[in-house]
Amino acid sequence: MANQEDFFKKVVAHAKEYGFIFPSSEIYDGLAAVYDYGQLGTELKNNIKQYWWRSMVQYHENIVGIDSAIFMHPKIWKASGHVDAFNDPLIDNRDSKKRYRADVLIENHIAKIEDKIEKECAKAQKRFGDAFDRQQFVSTNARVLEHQQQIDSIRARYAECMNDNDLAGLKQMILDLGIVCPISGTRNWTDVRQFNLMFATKMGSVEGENDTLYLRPETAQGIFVNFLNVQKSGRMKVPFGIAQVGKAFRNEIVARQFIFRMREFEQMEMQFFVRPGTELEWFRYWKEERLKWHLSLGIDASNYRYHDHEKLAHYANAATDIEFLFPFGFKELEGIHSRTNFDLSRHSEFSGKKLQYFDSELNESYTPYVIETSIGVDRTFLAIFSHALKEQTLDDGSSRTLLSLPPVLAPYKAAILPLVKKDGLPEKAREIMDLLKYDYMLQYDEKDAIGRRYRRQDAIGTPFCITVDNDTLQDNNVTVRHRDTMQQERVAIDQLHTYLNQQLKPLR
RNA sequence: GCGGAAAUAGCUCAGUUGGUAGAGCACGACCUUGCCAAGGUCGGGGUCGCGAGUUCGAGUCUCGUUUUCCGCUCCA
Repeated sequence: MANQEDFFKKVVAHAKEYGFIFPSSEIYDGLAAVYDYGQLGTELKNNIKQYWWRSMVQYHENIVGIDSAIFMHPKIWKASGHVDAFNDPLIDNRDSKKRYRADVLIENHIAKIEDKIEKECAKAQKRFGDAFDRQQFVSTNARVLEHQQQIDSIRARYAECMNDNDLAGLKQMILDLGIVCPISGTRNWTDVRQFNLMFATKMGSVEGENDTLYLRPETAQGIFVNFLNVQKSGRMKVPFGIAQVGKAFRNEIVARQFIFRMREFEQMEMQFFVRPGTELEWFRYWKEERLKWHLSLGIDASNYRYHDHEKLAHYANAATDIEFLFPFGFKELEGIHSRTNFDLSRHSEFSGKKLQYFDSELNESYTPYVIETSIGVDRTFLAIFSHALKEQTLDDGSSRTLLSLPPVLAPYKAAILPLVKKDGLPEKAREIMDLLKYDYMLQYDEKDAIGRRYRRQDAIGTPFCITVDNDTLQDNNVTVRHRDTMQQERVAIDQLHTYLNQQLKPLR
């Protein structure tokens, strides 16, 4: 474990040292859990987004992309359920200064009562031995029934409080139940407060004449509210999808683990609209399809796994995560959710607009069901980056730092290197730069020994080094050196385009 | 939010019982030269995270604070 921690620190250090990711506002001591993408990080991040966009929008005739605004009508978040669901009731204990979720405290209290029931059962079993019938015992024993009744009434009261958004009632409940702080053991509680996970801001500059807006906590709603616009203007036929890449914001209580959990992050989402009743079929389809996309990047399958949700969110009837083996363990990378027709129906209800699709094959109108695929850009970046970073020991005992990024995603596709800084080699190298730079991100480097320059490119993940030597001036061939194998081969300058295109072909 | 650890040059670190900062690498210029890092010469760069306190004097001791990492908590 210590090794993994060390390795994760190396990942963070490497990202900073080579210009991939910097702490935000660093010269002002930084801003907690906010990061900026540097010159190389931006290239890698853009390439990830482009790779996803192509696989979704370009390769599927029935998927189109949009770019909706971050600001949206406040009612959208009521309709989506975020205003309610993103509000956790929190309560602090004044003595221990510990903060708890009120619902968790109540659940723990219920668990204690359930323990009591278990104890009664255990006692009875001891007494009756094989003759013990649990079902019978639980439904007749006076003490157990009393406990069960207690639990039911707590649950009912809790549901009522949450329904009415009655925070004072919730606090009273905690007091009445005699719940004590597990740390201090006291009942010195503060009032219950809502902690809203959505960032709020104001639109309009005149005080009193402005509305509270939320920064979107997910990009999905921008797709749902544009469902009809896209369907009609694009003449889309179910099943079809709408894709979007963009920033989302969540005011997490604790944001941590580098760029894994940030308050400002970027999502790549696709909502796929299908006929009611076919949604689970499509759910399975996208579940497999999305894993294939990840595997197409060439990272070993053992680094991925599915995690099916047992507890489903309010809008879903099936959900799974694709988890990745990060340096700190398997964690969610992408979610695939069957969102039913929840979102479209709710928006229809709240907006008063009919959000339906007329299916001419079935000759009927319906509210489409939705399969969502939602993947974090930053998490994908971290997965690919941390997996690519390796410290290699070579045959001769020396070592090198290697960033074996998938070539399609690498910030620079090739480095152009004159073997020496004389004899007209730099000039020849510049010619090759000009020949290729409109098609590929390239880096030119003539400083230091050639071996050192190769190592520099290894550390930033450049898949190819194109070296110009004295022979090049005679035969117009260059040496192409491969990052991962360190193998070299001669390639004619006029064949470089074809050669690179072949090597950089997006994996399918 | 609570607890633990850390913070000195771009990076990795040293800094002796408190006496006003050093190394290697990196970086820049020039020379030499070349197919897998670490040739030569010269040079730039740090108010030791920040703020107080103790002291004649603080990188070093004390307190506070910020940021990062780890654990708990949180993560519709």
